[in-house]
Amino acid sequence: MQKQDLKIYNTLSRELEKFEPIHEGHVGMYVCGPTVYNNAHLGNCRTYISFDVIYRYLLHCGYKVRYVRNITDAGHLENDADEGEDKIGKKAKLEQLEPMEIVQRYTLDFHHVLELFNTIPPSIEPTATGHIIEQIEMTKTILENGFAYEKNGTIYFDVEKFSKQNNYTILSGRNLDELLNNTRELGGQEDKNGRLDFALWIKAKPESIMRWQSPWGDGFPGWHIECSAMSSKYLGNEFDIHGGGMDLIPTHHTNEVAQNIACHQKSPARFWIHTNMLTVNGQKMSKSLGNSFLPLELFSGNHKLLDKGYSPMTVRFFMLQAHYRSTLDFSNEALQAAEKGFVRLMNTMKLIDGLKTSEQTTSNVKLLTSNIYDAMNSDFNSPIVLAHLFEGVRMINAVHIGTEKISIEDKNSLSKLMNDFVFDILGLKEENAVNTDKIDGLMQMIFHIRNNAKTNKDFKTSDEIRDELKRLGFEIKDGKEGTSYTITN
RNA sequence: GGUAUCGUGGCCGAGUGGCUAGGCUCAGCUCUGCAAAAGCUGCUACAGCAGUUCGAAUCUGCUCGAUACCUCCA
Repeated sequence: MQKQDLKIYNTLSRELEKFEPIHEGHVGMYVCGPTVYNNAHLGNCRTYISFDVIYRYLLHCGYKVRYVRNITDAGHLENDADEGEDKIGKKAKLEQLEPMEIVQRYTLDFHHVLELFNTIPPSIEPTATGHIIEQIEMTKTILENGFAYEKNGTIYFDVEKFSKQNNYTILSGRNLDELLNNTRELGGQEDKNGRLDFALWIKAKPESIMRWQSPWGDGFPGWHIECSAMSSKYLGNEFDIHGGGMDLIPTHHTNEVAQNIACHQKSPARFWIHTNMLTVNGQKMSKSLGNSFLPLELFSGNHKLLDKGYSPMTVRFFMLQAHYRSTLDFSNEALQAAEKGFVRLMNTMKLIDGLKTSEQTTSNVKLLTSNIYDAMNSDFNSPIVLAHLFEGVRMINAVHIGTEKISIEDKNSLSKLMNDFVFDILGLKEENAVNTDKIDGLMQMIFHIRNNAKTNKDFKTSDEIRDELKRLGFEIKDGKEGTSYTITN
């Protein structure tokens, strides 16, 4: 395995760093999950797909990985003034539902969508409401350590005090003074001592239904404390990887680091990995801009910006064609290109087992293998991995039509390489895999009839069969070795 | 306004100081009854200006443009 060569871009250092786990053979990874007050949109999915590939690769490298991804089901406010309404509570009121009904609905949706994208579920998926005690305990410790203060039943983190002894902006690289002196008007922060202070615990308004008892009265936890509490509970005070979307860096992750240091005197994670945004016409996909896509709209094509639907694996492939730290622009054209590329890759994968082997080999499988591992070890560079996988595609097709040769050893290693990367690591899968022995037998029978027609030069009949099958979703190819078919959408 | 990041061929997207990434599209060819698939060939780009260098898309500076964050967002 190549794990000793893995390099990861660390937001902390802004450089590629050699990855070595704290505990030999084990990796602890925490990824910020969704706030379940709405359907996950495609931009959200990109992040989880990126981390899915990272998770899969770490597993492939032989690490025992504990992958923790939370569900935020309380505490995430409408704005960061710590006076806003809890997102879930608000949605619950709007829809006249219990908060936990909202949580349940969108948690199920989230799981469903990620399953369609063929992501592997995390090892632990803790919820904020399931860890109220831990969050209260952590808040207490931060208070005891002198980095927080109480105002009318709300506990605020004292950023100014913290930053005297620590680098508060270590993740964002921002200039603290500039942040403090930022004159932008922000409402609703009368209770805070400093404009950067944020709430660890928030006093519940009388009408609020999201409330728990605490030493400071009824309230609910702040958004940032949950991740600190849950990551340290399940991964320890210091673990290997912490990830999330780039937009979490300046606030959520910055505050998380501060909380952990204020509580445990330790920065939580060695490596911070951040994924970039999905854009539409160059703009970040977000609900507020009204340019977001729901996965199901994309699959069905039921969206005003789409010509047609695209399958989950097409979308996954499309996303893997960009590096996780680059923005990726979303368009019909790009998706169509991805669809064709994906189908080509899948069709070629089916040829591997049947390749004829020879004494000699003209295929440099060793070079291909090291190229692919090098790309993956270089900060999980999936676009380069794909580029090399297509070199494998070319190789397989060339052997298939006989212009190149392959030895049995090379065939076996090529097969393992392609299967490992395409299916296990990139997490792609064959989508129309409904062809069973029965369908296969049926198709062979039809081919037999059609070949008879062809032999009799009755091309009208043979073309009719081909056209009709195509309409039904079976694409026919007349090769030298006989007729084959693929199932299309 | 402040702070960052980025600007690559028809489209999407990698990238190292010097040796045309890759996918899709397009044109031609091979194969085929015709298709499809596959293979081969062609299309050699790097915002602009200046500098460093034997040599820069890759380093430096400036200009222009875009985006992100500073306010909920993966």
